[in-house]
Amino acid sequence: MNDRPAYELLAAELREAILTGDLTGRMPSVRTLAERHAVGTDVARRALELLRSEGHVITKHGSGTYVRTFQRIMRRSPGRLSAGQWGAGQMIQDADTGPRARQVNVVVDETPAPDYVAEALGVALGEPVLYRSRQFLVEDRPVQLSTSHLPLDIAGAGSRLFYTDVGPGGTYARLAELGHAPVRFTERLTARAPRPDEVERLDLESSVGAIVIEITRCAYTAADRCVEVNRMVLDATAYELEYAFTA
Amino acid sequence: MNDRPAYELLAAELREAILTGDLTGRMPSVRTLAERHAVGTDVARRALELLRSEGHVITKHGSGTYVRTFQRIMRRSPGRLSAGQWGAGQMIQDADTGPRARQVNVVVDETPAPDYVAEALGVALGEPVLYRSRQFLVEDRPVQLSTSHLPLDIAGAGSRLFYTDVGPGGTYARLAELGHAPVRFTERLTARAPRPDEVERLDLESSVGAIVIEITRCAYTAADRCVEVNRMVLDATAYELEYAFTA
DNA sequence: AAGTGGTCTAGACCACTGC
DNA sequence: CAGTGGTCTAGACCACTTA
Repeated sequence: MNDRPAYELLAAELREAILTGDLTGRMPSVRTLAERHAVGTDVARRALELLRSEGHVITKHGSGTYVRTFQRIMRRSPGRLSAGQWGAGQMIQDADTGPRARQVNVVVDETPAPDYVAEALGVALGEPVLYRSRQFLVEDRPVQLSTSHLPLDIAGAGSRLFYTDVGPGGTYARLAELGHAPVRFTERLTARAPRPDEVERLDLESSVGAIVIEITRCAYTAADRCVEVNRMVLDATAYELEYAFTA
Repeated sequence: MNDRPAYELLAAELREAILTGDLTGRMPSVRTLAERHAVGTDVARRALELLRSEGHVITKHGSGTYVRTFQRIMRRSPGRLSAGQWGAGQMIQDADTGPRARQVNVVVDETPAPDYVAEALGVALGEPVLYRSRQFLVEDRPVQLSTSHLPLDIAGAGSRLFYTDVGPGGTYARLAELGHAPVRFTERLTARAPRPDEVERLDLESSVGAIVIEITRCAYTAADRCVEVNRMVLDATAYELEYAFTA
């Protein structure tokens, strides 16, 4: 009753070898696997592709496919967003990723609000809002894209929130100083295939078989106003998310 | 500079047509698309596969590929697990999915604790524990697998928790009656490609391009004991998850 | 029976890496 | 320059649905 496709069987065999530790470092090449298992090269490639979307291997174009030394980033909520974190002047991202992390390609600008931002912030579609975009690297690998929007009546042109470096404690510490401290958050998330621009910016080697987690977070003040909406796109193989809450 | 692969370009074109509403109902067949866009059938198929993993279309083997009308299920936390929910005798799943949902293939048994269960419940690896497994259908489509483990000293053989139908309010209402009401929860989640058995049980039509969200939830009592660990596997295209919390 | 999506081949070509 | 992964073809065959 082995009617499962050949690439799945091959993937299962390789997965087993990886999990038992028999396979480490560089995997056999696509062509080697194809010959050894008497299948076409595409079948061998699909088997590796499957293992990649499971997070077991990573591929480097032109170099090879490597067993992943599996250390997912644990992203904890609400711990990472507790007032103690940003109140103490920590970068919020520190709680996610530790000191291995870096922020790059920070872009700050004014843009017309896209639909989901307009809805969340309660402004008109296309009304100008503050736009902050950045990438997070861990061990020089891009693992997260973050695009944040804030209303201009709070984060005006003179504000520190317009600086590339927003200062100690991050965005939320600045919002608190301006009298708009966030007190509660909602995060909505989906998992999906990446779009082409995300493939490039997350260095994902093709969209087929890749998976991202999209998180849209809204930060609300005590007056129940949404003062920031942040959309994050995470390389799903790099993360594990934890949420803690009470009944 | 259109050096992006052909299947991505084709997918982009189709995606656009879907989002503007120009394409509804059944998509052109793989062979039609291949001929019309002067590409091989496999390229056309991969384009559709990409749209599928983005959640834009669903494929029915032998029938066709269809633009998805499926409203994503909003899974809210902690709202869905508040004491008000199960205390009032609601099924917990109701908060997720509404009355469209059904539970099928309920299996209750005693099994040796697997590694993650043993760790969470604080029992020895392989020690017998209560095992409850089920599938959730929404509009006759399987969207979630759920496998729950409980310690036998709480959920013993005589307990209502051993029944297939656990009664009004579900597992947590029974635990409360036994003096082990859960007061807090943690959920850990990852997104990944499905394993072969999950492909079959979630009716996913092949593992390539499919995405599942795996959630492992632990329920803790006031005495800080973990009394249930529940591992859920969700069809990622069917769900949107929301978590709300305070700073 | 005709049409559909899924698998698979045997090879070609390209882009990239690393010696 | 040899080896690698990624794309692509032109078709074959299979499993499945629909009528």
